Amino acid sequence: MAQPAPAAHPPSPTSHPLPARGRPRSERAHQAILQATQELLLESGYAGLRLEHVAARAGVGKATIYRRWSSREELVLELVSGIGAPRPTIDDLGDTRAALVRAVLDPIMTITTTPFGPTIRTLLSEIAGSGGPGERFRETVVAAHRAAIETIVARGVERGDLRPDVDAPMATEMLLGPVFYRLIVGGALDRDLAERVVHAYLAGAAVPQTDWF
Amino acid sequence: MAQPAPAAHPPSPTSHPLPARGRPRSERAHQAILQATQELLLESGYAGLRLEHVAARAGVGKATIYRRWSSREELVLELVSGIGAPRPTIDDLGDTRAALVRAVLDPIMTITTTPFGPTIRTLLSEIAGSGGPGERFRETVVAAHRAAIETIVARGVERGDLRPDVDAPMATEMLLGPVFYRLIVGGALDRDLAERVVHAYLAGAAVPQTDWF
DNA sequence: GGAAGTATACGGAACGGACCGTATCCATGA
DNA sequence: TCATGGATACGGTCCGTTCCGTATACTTCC
Repeated sequence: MAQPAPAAHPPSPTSHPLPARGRPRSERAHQAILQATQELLLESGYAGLRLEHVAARAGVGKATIYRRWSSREELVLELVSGIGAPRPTIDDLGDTRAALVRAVLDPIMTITTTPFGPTIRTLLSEIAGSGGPGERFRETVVAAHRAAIETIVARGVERGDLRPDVDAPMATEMLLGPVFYRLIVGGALDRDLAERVVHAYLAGAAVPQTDWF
Repeated sequence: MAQPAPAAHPPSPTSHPLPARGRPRSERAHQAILQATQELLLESGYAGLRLEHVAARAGVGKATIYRRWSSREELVLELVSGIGAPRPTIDDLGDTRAALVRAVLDPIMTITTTPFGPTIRTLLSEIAGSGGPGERFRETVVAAHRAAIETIVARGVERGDLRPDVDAPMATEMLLGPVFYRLIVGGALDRDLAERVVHAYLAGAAVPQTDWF
């Protein structure tokens, strides 16, 4: 992340000609707020997160938080988007199946091994909502995963591993859908899930010869 | 001191041997509360739902609400579970594909055509949480859909439409996962989605001959 | 059978507590 | 000089509880 860009209120993030009047903002306070938010999210979840606790643990005044983020929701979503997003991971292995497993496993690992997982569960409502903050999450985290999968599928078709008539836009839904399903409904999120999802996606459930016109 | 409530839930309407001392609870008030909750959920969403508004619209005191439900969350989840759940819909059509499309379409229709679609989105965090209320939702709504799908898959195998080695327990994840995915991430929830999901699930993405060992 | 008694629920109102987001204070430092 | 720092107080909102006087059932007793 490393967002030196001052948030919300000040003019443009990358606006240069600021004379920088007055005392400059403390980067230490900024990081301390994010760190405290992350810790408290893990301990209490989003619904239980109290900005006064964040301020206390960060050794900061509440006003300092509101100078940088306009609301509790803004703060938390920026944190989560930053954690869950990137993972370029588009190294092609020459093996379509292995690449797909990795693409499914990536969000699974993010969910199960980073603070992102326990946190995102408490943020699902905000993410699913049509509000601006959820929009940003979709644009960063989700778009990255969709792009990765569509790249793999396109290469798989070129390579002759996948059917030329495969419904490419549906690949993300078919492969990541089960992950979201278990995120909500419960169930193991592990490598076994990733492998079974990819296998089911590739092999299909119908008896081979009969059903395709 | 800490135990004022006799029971969070009233004696069930068909409860037998209670002597029923005192004034019985008003069924009219009960229904009015549920009705008002439903209306206000649609207008304001879960986060914006105010119990005092519910009470006012229902023509009821707040205490009357808390006599029946222990919290706002309890009230709303009971409402949502009740509506989203049943739909027996296990009429076998003799057509595995059509049955699967119907099984996928059922939750889609519930989401898009009943008041609870917009509401479920605002309740995702509570449902995903490990708390009791979410548990009840999973036991009712989700379990019903899983049972329906597993029945269809089993019959499909018997009938010879589906591969005998199909990963049956994964069928629900593969088929309903995309619905949950779009519920969170966005995207159309319609018949076209159901048909494409089922088609992808049946046909598989891999080139037919090669990949099955 | 009818009157009195008992137990609970009713609608209404107020309250305590928690929390968000804002405002104000003085000190700090580029 | 002046915006930021940490600290604290405040207004406002809303949950969940508690109390009030009233309403409605069953039970007891005449």
